[in-house]
Amino acid sequence: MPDKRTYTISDLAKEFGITTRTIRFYEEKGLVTPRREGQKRLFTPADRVRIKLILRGKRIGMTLQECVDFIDMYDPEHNNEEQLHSLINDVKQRRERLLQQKKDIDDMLAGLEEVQGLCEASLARNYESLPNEQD
Amino acid sequence: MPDKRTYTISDLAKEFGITTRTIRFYEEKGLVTPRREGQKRLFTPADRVRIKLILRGKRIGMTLQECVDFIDMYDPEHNNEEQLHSLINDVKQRRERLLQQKKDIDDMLAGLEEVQGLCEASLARNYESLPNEQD
DNA sequence: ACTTCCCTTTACGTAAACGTAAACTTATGC
DNA sequence: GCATAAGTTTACGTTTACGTAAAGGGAAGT
Repeated sequence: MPDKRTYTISDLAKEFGITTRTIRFYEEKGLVTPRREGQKRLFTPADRVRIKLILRGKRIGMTLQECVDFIDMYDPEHNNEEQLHSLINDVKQRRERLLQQKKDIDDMLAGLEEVQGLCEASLARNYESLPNEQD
Repeated sequence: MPDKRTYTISDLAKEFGITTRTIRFYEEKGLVTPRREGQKRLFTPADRVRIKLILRGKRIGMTLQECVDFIDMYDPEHNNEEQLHSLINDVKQRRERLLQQKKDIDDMLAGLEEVQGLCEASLARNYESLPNEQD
């Protein structure tokens, strides 16, 4: 039997550290499609995963639309050959961007190492030139 | 002698594929500080580097303010011990975020591999089931 | 002198991604 | 029975990061 577990809006808000407003906004945009029990939204595990993926995308600077596009790559809306080639092309482009971003991050990490080294050296010099109990 | 080369606004705009409006906006925000020759802006190599760093930051989703904060880590406005410790702390937090982003990217890259594999398999199946000249 | 660029400032417009407030319903605890 | 908590809709507000005219200055080519 399929996973029938459901989540309320505040369940998900708490879990992901976002506001209910944010989740409603995502629904407005069609990013999630909870069903209703009366008025109240009932989210499925699939919705939960989509939110997770959206937040992951956002962490590396993707817009919501880009997040959706990315997620949609997984869904098999690609029946014919035309669409498959188009999808493969999208995948390639996306990968290029991700690799560039990874390079950017590595560069920045290297920069941070350097800064930290300078800081520690500077601190060490301070201690050196200051009197301490051993003097 | 120091590098006296200068750049016009459109030099930099062209080089980085951004508009002059963007560069003026960055000046407005204090991200670059070109001197003037009459009315015209003259950018130094240092300005050029700052723009480069800003664009790098933006590629991984940093806000302009975060870009500035990041760049400022390199500048020695940190004289006393207090500031040095604070800076080291900032460096640590920033590194954590970068590592998380790197992980996100790796996950997404893995996802793309998967999608591409499925696409190619699907295409192969299509060719298999279609008649060709060899038949 | 006239056009053509490239540069300038001022200023209103815009898309994205929510925040925030108001006004209301529904279930739960005491 | 009434408050409290969690849910709802509607709608205007906000920040960021520029876009997009409007209106003009200054040098260079013909």
